[in-house]
Amino acid sequence: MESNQRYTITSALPYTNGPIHIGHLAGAYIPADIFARFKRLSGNDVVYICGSDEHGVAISIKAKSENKTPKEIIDKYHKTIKDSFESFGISFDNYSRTSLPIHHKTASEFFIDLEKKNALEIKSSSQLFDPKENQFLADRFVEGTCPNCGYQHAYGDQCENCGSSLSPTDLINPKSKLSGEKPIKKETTHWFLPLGNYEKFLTEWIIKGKKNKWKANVYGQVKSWVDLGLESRAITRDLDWGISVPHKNGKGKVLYVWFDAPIGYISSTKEWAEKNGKKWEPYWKDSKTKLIHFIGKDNIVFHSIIFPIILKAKGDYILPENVPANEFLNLEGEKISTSKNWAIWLHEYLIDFPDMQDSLRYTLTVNAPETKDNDFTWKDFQARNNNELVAILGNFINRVLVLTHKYYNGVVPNEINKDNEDRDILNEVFEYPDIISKSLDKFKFRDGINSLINLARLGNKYLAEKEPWKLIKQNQDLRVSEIMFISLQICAMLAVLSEPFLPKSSEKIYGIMNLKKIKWNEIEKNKYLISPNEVVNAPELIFRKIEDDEIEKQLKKLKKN
RNA sequence: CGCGGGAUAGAGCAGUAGGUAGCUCGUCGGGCUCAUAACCCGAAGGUCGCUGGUUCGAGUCCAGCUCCCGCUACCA
Repeated sequence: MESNQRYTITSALPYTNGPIHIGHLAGAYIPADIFARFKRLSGNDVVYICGSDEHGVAISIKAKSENKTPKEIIDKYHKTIKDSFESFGISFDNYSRTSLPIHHKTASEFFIDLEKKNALEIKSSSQLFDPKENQFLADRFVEGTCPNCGYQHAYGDQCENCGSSLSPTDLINPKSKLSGEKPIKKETTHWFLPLGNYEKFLTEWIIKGKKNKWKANVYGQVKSWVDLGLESRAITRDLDWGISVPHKNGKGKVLYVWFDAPIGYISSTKEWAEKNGKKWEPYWKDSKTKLIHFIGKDNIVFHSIIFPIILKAKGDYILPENVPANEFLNLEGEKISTSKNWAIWLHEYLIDFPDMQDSLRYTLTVNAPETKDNDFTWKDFQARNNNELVAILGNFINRVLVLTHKYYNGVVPNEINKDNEDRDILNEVFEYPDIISKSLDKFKFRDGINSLINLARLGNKYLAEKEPWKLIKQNQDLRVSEIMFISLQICAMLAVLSEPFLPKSSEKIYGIMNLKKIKWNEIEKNKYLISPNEVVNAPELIFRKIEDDEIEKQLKKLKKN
């Protein structure tokens, strides 16, 4: 098993104009957390970084509509989001905010440096401007009549009625969605990142270098962008909320949120390093470090094309080793939608299912949208919890501990009388760290967690076949102690291997078994995880069943919207 | 419109180099009773989105088409 490798792991920065829901968790946070925990447990040097993305036009608009300042909005949601992550055991080494001075400084340095290196273009263009709101309008904030089909509510970039692509200036009777005023055209100047200059670089690095290494959805998307030719992309905006453009002509302009957000990974690493007396540079500049971005599919272009180009242009930064983007999670057959309130919000889940974070983690992992969009249903959640976590994993541990207490008062018995089948079982059990590692190294989290449950299945089957409860009546005490000894090894292995997936439950099993923490790379064949004469605590249920009425309640709550 | 991803048993997914379709849950039948009526064994259930083509043989390759999702508001 690999160890002593340095990893910089990131999850997409959540945007602080609302709380987060299960789609976020399934897409970018749970997989990254499993990966980070797994790599730490395997003896690697890991920094897992994230933070709130707190700039951009959507936040300033939300603030206006609620009559608040942007600062009030981001403070509110930053706290909600951070608390949810903590409660779900997302093990960030640092959770930062892009509104912090350290980030403003880092992002500004990037801009200044790129500007100094002549890596940016400056272009003027005329754009639609809302005179009443005193603001330039993004395409989507202009509405008008479609010149092709006459539909009256076409957006500035596309008519949803006939599907034709538009430019805001094509619209007949354009109106600002902010004020309803007729926008005027106004000249403005912006800095652009000339993506086209990097086509060769992307071809070598991704098209040739990452074939069959990156997921099909990511690779295909990058390839199509490169094949079509890349256009320069504006990295500044005329806005008042964000990082001021550090340039003498930058008055009234801020860095475009997608320029500054990914740099947030770097600022967050710096903040972490400062707090912990470490150096941040090795995590971003040492060519041996592996940088992994966990994101949802909507972010592919930014993380596999635009941000790498920013890093490349800056120079001496490493590029992502992989960008394992997930597809989307639907809810009860329909798209998750913030505006329609069709979502399961984490902070609400925690109220309805306190201390059951792992049940949700489990469902979202075993049903993760790894290759295509998947559906989350409450019934499935209940079934997974009751039939897999409770009945297979929890139950196995419970039956072993109950028997250990019944027969031996909780003292781990001696292994004396192994037969061939026992040896086979033990060998099989000790292959699991490797089996699961291989899945996780390929970002196959579903496979990984299925293997974990399979280990518990193996244990249940072993007990069912050996029937120690019969043997004890036949006074075959030596056999019984051997069987129990092996069953306890399986329980201990489950404690160790469940940590990345089900951290809270893993801790519970560790606690009940009185086990010391065991690293994956320290597991060796023929070295038992728990030894004779150690004492385990009284059994305690690790998972609880979810009753039908709890599910009905959730369904009602959803349908109410 | 264009580009990318997806479409495999009731549900969720595997199918890596083309050779008689697999896994988990659910359903049905049996066994066990240590265990949260849990566990173990067995069975039923699929014309692999549609239409053509290549091949002795295609879920797997090629062409065309349909539907869902993303790129494009909220948003992973």
